[in-house]
Amino acid sequence: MKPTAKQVAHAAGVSLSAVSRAFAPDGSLDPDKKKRILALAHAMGYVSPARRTAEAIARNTITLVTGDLLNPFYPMVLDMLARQLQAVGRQLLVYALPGGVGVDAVTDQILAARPSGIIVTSAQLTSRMTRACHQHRIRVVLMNRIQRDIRIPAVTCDNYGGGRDAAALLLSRGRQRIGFVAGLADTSTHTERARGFRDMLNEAGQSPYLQADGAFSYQAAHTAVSEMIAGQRQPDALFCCNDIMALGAIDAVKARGMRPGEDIAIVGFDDIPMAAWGAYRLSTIRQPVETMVRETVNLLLDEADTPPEEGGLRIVPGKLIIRASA
Amino acid sequence: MKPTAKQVAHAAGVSLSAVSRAFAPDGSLDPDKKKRILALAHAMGYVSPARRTAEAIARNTITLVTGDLLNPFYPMVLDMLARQLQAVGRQLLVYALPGGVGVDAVTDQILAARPSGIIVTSAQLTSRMTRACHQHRIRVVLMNRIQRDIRIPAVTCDNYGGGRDAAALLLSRGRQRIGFVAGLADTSTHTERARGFRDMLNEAGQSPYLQADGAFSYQAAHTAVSEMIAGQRQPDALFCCNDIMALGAIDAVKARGMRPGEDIAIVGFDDIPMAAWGAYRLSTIRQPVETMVRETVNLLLDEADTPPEEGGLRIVPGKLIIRASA
DNA sequence: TACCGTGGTGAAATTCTTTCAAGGATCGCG
DNA sequence: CGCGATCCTTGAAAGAATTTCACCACGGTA
Repeated sequence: MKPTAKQVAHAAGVSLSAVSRAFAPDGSLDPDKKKRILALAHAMGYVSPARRTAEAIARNTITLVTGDLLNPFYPMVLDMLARQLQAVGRQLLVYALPGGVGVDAVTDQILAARPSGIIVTSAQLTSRMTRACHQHRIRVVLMNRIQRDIRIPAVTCDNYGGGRDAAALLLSRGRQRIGFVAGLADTSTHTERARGFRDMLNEAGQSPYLQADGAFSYQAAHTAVSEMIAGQRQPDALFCCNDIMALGAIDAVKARGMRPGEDIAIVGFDDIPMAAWGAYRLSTIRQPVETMVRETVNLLLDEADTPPEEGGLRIVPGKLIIRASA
Repeated sequence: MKPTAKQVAHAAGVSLSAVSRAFAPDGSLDPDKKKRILALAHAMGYVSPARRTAEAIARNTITLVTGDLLNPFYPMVLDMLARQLQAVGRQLLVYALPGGVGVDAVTDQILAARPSGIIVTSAQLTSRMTRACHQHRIRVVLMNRIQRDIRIPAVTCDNYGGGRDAAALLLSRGRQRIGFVAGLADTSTHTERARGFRDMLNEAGQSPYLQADGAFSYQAAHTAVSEMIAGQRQPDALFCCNDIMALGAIDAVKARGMRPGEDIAIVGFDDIPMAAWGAYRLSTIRQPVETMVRETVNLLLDEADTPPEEGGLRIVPGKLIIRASA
């Protein structure tokens, strides 16, 4: 049976009032005693009624942990997510992490809100957070990310396949010196796309001609590609790990007086709105954002407790969009 | 003195249990009676304890109502806001409204969460919502928006001054046939910028040469400007009501084989990241996002209850950024 | 030493929720 | 039409948690 405050009080050898005060935010109580009571209550599985209602309220909020809202791909996701959750009456809490910050920095803040689910599109999950979420029965879904070291459901585009498609497109255009503009090495979006790209190239008897480090940002990619094409070895094509980097690459190529799509073919990944803009006309792999968000929401809200090993990983295919840049 | 459930029960002529059940989410109670009790309780100023704790929990969340996350200006705001709120331990709830939808559609959902404050960057506020918020002591701040019909604190860039600056820049470049690319007529960002632009032109003895309807979107602006410059009357400059429209205009101009900044000078408004990109080099009025967000947060969190008439309106100046397009 | 003021504490009062059992309505079935 | 069976509603009463109150111990101060 559900333990009551009285039982906790008895077990701790204090009065009922003391237990009540231990859970009140401004209860006047000896700190040591308070800590002891809280620990005991936790061990006995007692939850204060205030906490219970709090959890009931929070039950319909979903927390999104994202970084890098300046990459237009994430606003697309956020927009879609907000609409879909709104439609089913859920609330959306947003955490934007400054670049390079791990989730751990805000783990406590996030958990304090007791959301019913968490979507992580950026930052590395730590096993500490995973454990805490499991303990509180908070579902976590990785989106646009995979983490091999932790068993968590994840929804992602077929990054490996997309990498292959991109390489295949460039090969089909007869390109011989295909370079690669890298994102951040510790992300699955980077590693998978890179792997697919590399594999396809290898199968065609080629290998990446050059590599530049674009750090998933326009500026870094612009700089890196500028330096690359100012060097001795000239690539005749570039696969950029995402679209903003591809746009930076295109501008760098143009700035040097070369023509994207002719002198240097360029392929991106994501299909952000700007990829279709007249100045770029970027060929890219479109991520099916709506489908991905829907899958994520399903995983999160599914009433049935899907066993983690089964509902593990959903990979949705991307789609090659051919415009002028390759 | 604070009314108790017993008093409400007595006043309503029902038992204490009935009152308790009226507030429970799944209380079995005659709907009519429930409504009567709730109305009476409200009139007497009674709040159920569950509701009280709920309010205490929600006290540290701020709701952002935004539209159009596909205009990169809003992700900038969102990003900044998320960081600033995170830093002070507040939560950020996000509502993204589909274009054209009024707040009323989600008013109930928003109010149900009982945030301590609401920031509205899009959509028209209705007096109904304003009244409801006032009643629940939820602060509302308009950001990047002004509404003359409702007395609410607002933070906005000096849109009028920015419009003047844009016009002044184009005039100083010796332009004679200055066109205007409009946003949406029912927004203060549009009307204020347009007014400033017009006033400045008039003072120089000119008036807008042509007008196109860009609806604050890249696509619409691209189409509208394409049509405009395909017509008989050729503008030699364009002031676009925001940056994405300006980028659409630039691409339209280029597509017709003309050179932005030379054949047609173009000025935007916002200074979104893409404005600095190599393909555009857009001259624009920069909105000081960080300052605006800080002001907004201050208004929202300020402990002292600033009288609404005094703390009314904060207008922060924009800054003219000159690049290649004008 | 006497005299506050402060903060911790349990008993008891208060307040709210939940259970329980008693009607009363509705519905299916003979 | 009659007869249960079932479900919903409801107040009384029991139970749970919070808050008040009085008390006590412990400084600091005159």
